[in-house]
Parts: sequence; structure tokens; C-alpha cells
Amino acid sequence: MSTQSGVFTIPRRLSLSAQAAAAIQKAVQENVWQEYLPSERRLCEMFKVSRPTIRTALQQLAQEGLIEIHHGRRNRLLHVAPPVTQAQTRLVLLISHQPISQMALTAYQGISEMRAHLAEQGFTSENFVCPSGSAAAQRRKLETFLRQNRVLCCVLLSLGKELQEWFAAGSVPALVLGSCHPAVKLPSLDVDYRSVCRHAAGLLRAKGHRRIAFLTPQSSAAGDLVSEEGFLQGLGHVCDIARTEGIIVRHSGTASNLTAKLDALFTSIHPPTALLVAKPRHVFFVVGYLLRHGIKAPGRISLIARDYDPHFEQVISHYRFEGESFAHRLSRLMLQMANKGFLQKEPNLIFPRYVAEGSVERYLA
Amino acid sequence: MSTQSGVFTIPRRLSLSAQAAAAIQKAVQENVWQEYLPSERRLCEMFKVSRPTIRTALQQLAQEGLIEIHHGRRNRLLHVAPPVTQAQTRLVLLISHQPISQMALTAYQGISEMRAHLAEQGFTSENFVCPSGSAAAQRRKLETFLRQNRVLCCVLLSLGKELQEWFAAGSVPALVLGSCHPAVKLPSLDVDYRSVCRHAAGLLRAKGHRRIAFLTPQSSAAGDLVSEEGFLQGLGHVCDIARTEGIIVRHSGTASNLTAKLDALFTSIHPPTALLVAKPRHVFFVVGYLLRHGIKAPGRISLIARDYDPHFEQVISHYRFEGESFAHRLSRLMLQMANKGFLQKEPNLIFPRYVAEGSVERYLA
DNA sequence: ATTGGGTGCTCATAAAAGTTTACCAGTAGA
DNA sequence: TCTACTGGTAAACTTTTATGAGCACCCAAT
Repeated sequence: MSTQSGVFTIPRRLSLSAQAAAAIQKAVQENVWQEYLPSERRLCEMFKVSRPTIRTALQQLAQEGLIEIHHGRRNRLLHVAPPVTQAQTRLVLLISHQPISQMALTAYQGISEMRAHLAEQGFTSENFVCPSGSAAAQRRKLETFLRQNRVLCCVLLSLGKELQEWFAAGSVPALVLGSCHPAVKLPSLDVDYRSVCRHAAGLLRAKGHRRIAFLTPQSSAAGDLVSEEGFLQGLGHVCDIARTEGIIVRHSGTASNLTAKLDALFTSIHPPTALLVAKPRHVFFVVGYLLRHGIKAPGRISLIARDYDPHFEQVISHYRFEGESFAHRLSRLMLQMANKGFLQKEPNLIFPRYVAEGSVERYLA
Repeated sequence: MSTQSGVFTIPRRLSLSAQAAAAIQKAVQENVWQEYLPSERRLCEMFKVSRPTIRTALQQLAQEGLIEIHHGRRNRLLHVAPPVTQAQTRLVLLISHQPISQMALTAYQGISEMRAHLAEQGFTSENFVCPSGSAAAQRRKLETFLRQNRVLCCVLLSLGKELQEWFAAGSVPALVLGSCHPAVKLPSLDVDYRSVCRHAAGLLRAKGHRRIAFLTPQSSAAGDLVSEEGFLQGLGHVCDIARTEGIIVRHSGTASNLTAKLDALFTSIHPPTALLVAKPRHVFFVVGYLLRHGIKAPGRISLIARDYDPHFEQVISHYRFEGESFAHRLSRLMLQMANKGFLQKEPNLIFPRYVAEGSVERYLA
């Protein structure tokens, strides 16, 4: 039984650092200090809290532009027009290429839950759909939007490298839902696709398959890139006696393109005996293709889905994780970011587990 | 150097349990519950804290003499507040057999959106899961719940006839999401499954199919009953020269039962040449079955899905409607009911449109 | 230029509060 | 009686905060 509460005042841990930040801000407005703030250690004594607490409070104040922090120097007070900071923005922007309502079920549920939590805390969330196009155009669109709307923080849903880099530059705090591109330092929450694909490839190989295809969208999303790497890693080492052939098939996602790629795959002299497919909807397209062509699975082809969809249960072998834990972690991260104004720039990984459903068969050459 | 602080507001940690105790006390004073408190576990969900936390809060309240705790019994309220009935309840109850989080995508999206709208307007919504069992037991459960919690109005999600009748008696305003059983007068919002199934059967018949099966759960939901009626209607009139055989297959939804029913269907002397399948997840199960058995579709069997799932696009012929319009109408009806306290006792029907996707083929005898 | 004291930064460790999970025991209705 | 739900209990775990030691940096006095 789930409750979406609006009437009950929900108890929450209010962090000491946030309180400290408020207290410092109040003291500043009362002109207790001139030009420079006392040192961290003295602030600790004054407010009777530990240094890490004071430090996060100071970082929060720095994010709001109230003070300037510099290594070795004392923290300088910046004179900011007070009424501006008063009107705090409480808008969280969810940036994606696709409207959220069109996303896969798992993602939709997680995001819905997160938005509900945000709403409970008085935050507004909005879905900014970034039309697929040139990275520069996207960035311009986004910049003008951010200039015209005061946004508290952003969630990036499988955006390209350029936009991630733009956010990493740091004008607006952001959480990447999906993987960060290498060399982009942002907090992120993602499924460990590298491990998943490595495991899938290894599994198929262990079952005797020697020609294994991986069907994946030709996207610039980081998760799809590491998927390919993991897939190749899982195929085995070069020194193996029984060589395993890995075929990476990148498609555009359109029906015609997918059909063409699958045609090429299955009419070749050596068609694959196993298939790993990314994205639920492409799994279903593949299934439809196999149905139309009367290809038995398992039999002529073993099938594994990289992702999860409730409909895979008892039908197709797949990788899954608890949707609740995902939604939970997402909500927690978001609230943290919304309240504190920043996050640890670390990837948070989720490890799905393999669920065997009989669409995979040992291959006997 | 030590600073004697009196000016600075020192951040203090206040325990969650204390906050929870205060929140519960407030709710009690607002007359949210009668006679008994909800169980500990339910309080956890309401206030989003863990059980130990709630327990210490309850013990605190017991010490203050507000409640009486007894092992195994529910927590009784002692100081009963004067029955101030003017305090408006703002709780909307969503009654279903299945948790909403486990429902199909379209339904989940619509309901999520509705809950968000309700929350915006200051209403609380809660999902009451009515365990499948005897109708009398369900009614009792519901009655005790409604007695102890002040509920504004209810949404009934594919409930059985008895419960619908109970609500039609009128103690609590209700909106049926799904069809009303015949002779039950309640406001409702539903897809016109009768028309859908009639159309599907007619379409398959027009394409030359003469043995058509309809795979549907053996449910007591009104929508599934009218589906069967529509299916039979669409098969054609008795005066037809070319007789069309309609096979209605009712299954329990479990994998083994579905497999058995499909086995029976396809190993019979006259297997059907076309199949209409209710519920997205059962469509996928059928697809998996066909794959495993190497049955070509279209070819040996034409397939139509009664419902919609995004994954059907470009794969399986289906019936769909605009999700937005559904969510929109649902939200509007709900807000109307929540604000006015009642609704027109009329069915609101949605007419999906057929989307042909190539899983259907003309049958040449 | 050198040096020392003050600054902010980082890391490891520990304790406390809260969460999760599981299982036990009493009660009440079928 | 049995089952399902209630409160009761305990252990493992996570998150947050506290504490302390050492490092890197800046600046100003020597």
C-alpha cells in the first residue's frame, strides 16, 4: 500500500550542515563579520559542530555566491544583493531527448516516484525535451532556457558528450541518469552495463556459442559505449583455442533499418547462434522479426535481453534489478542535490542480476 | 580562543522519532483516525520512516497517555477528540487488487499523472490493495478501513461486481476505472472493449479467417466480460453462409496454465488461424510461446492485441488510444469528484483505433 | 629569499541515528 | 483450530556527523 502524502507532515532529517549554512548566512546579514569569514576551525567552535559539517555548509554558501573560497586564503565575503538570494528557485529540470512519458516502464516509474518525492518537498520539476540535432544547437537551446528560467539543478537523461561536458563546467549542478562519458566528471546513477554485457557474452560463450551478435543502437550515450566494451571483454581472451566471433550490429532504431540489419545477419553464410539485444523495445522488434520469419528461439537462435521489462518475465532471459531500489536511490540523490546544491562527483552503479527464462540454449556445433 | 555564543543559532539535531510523534499527534487532533491508530507498518509508509522510528514515537505518545499499546492488538486512541466533522478529509483512495506499481504501462502513467494533479491541489491519495479472496471478506476489509480512515472518495480499479454494488449503495463517492458491471450505476471511465473486440473479430473474419480464438483472463472484471460479448458479436451473424468458429480461451494468468491452454489450442485437429489476445503481458507470453515452438506469425497464425503497449508499435497489430487524452480525462473527472463530492453516474467511454502492423494476414483456405 | 603560522584540503576512523530484514508472539476473525 | 494481521525484538547495514592527523597553500615577518 503506497501513500502519496500531502496532509501528513513528514519527519525528515534536516542536516546539520544546512542548518549551519542558514545560521552563518543569518550572522552575515547581521553584519557580524566584515570582509572575511572566521576560519573553519573557529566557526566550528562557534556553532559547536564538526569541521566537515561546517565545510559542506561553506560550500553550499559558495554555490549560492555568498562567499568566495580559495585555498590557503581566508573565505572572503561577497556583497550580494540580499533580495535575490531570497527568492530561491525550486525548479528541477529533467533534460532528455525523448519525452519522459515515452520512456521505458522502469525508467518511467523511477522518475515518476522521484518527481512525487520532489513535489512533496515543495520542488517543481519540469521535463525539458532537447531535440536531437547538432550538439551546438542543443547547447544553445538549453542555455537560453536556463538563462530565462532560474533552475535549481538538472537531471541529464542519456545526453551526448558535449552537453555533459557543458554541465561538468559547473554553472548548474546536475545528476547524470545513465553513464558519464569518460573524462566527464559528474555525479551519476546508472546500471553497470559493462558488467552486464560482459556476463552475457561470457554466458553464451560458456554455452558453446561461437558466433554471438550484439544488437545495439548507434547512440552517443555512454551506457551504450561501455556495453560494447563489456560485450567484447566477455567474449574471451585472444589466447583461447576456440575462437569466438563477436558481431556488433549498430542500428538507427527505425523499423526499416532494424529489418535490414537483421536480414543481413540471418541471411549471411554464418548466421549467429546467439543474440544479445539492448533496449526493451528493440527486443520486441527482434521477437516480431523472428516470428515473421518463423525462426525458432531457442533453437536457431538464443536470445538475451540486456535490459528489463516486466513482459520479459517467463518469456525472455534478461537482466533485472529491483525497480524500487532504483527509484529509491534516485530520489535520495535528487533530494540531496536539491537541498545541498551539489553532489559527490561519483558514479553510483546498480548491478542487475541475470534471470534465465528459457530463451537461451546450449549450442552444439 | 573560545567564543561564548549567544548570538549564533546553534544547529541541533532533532530525532526523527520526536518529529514523527509530533506529526502523529497532530493528525490525531485533526481527527484523521477514529478509535484506533493505523498499524505500525502503515504508519511507516505514511510518514516515510522506518518501524523502529515509529515505534519509539508511539512509545513516547503512550507515555504521554495519548494512546494505549497492547501486544497483538491495534493501538487504541485514548483521548478522543470531540467529533468535529467539519474537518475536511482530503484522502482519495485507489482500490485495486494489484499494487499500482505492478500495473501495465498505460494505466500506470494515467494514474501517476492523476495522482500528481491531485497532489497539486492538496489532496492525498493512497493505494488500498484489496486482496483477492471472497467478496464478503473484501467488503469487510474495506469497510473497517473506511470506518477508521476518513476518506473523501474512491477510485475502483477493475473490482468485482459485489464491491461495485457496495459503492453504488452510496456511502462513499466513487469512480470506476474500467467498466461497470451491468445494473451497477456508478460513474466510470473505460475503454470500449466491446467495440474493440467486435471490430477485431469482424476484421479477422473479413480476412478469411474461420477459426478465431480469443485469449482472455478468467476475471470477474466487467471489461473482460463485455470483451467476450463483443468478440462473439463480431464473429458474424448466424445467417452467414461461411460459418465462423469462435473459441474463447479463459486462462488463469499463470505461465503453466497459459502454456497448457496454448498447447491444447495448437495441437488440436483444427487449430485457429487467428488469435486475439487481451492484456499486453499475455500477448508477450503468447509471442514467447510461438517463438519457442517455431510457429510463424503471420503465416500459421495471425495475431491481434486487444490492448496497447508501446512495444507493439511496428511489431504487433493492436488497438490504441492517446495516453494523454486518457490521463487528461481521468484527472479531470477525479478533480471534479474530489471538489464537488459527486459525479454524473454515466459511463465515459474511450474508443481506441486499430493500428495494423503486419502481424495479421489474409487467410486462404 | 626563507620561514613559520595560519589557512583550506584530504583522508581515515569512529560513533550515533536510522533503515532494513528477518523472525517471534499475541490477538481476532474465518 | 487455523490463518492473517497485529505489536515485539534483534542483528546487519547505511548514512550522517564527529574527531584527528597530516598535507598543500598563501602571506607576511624575519
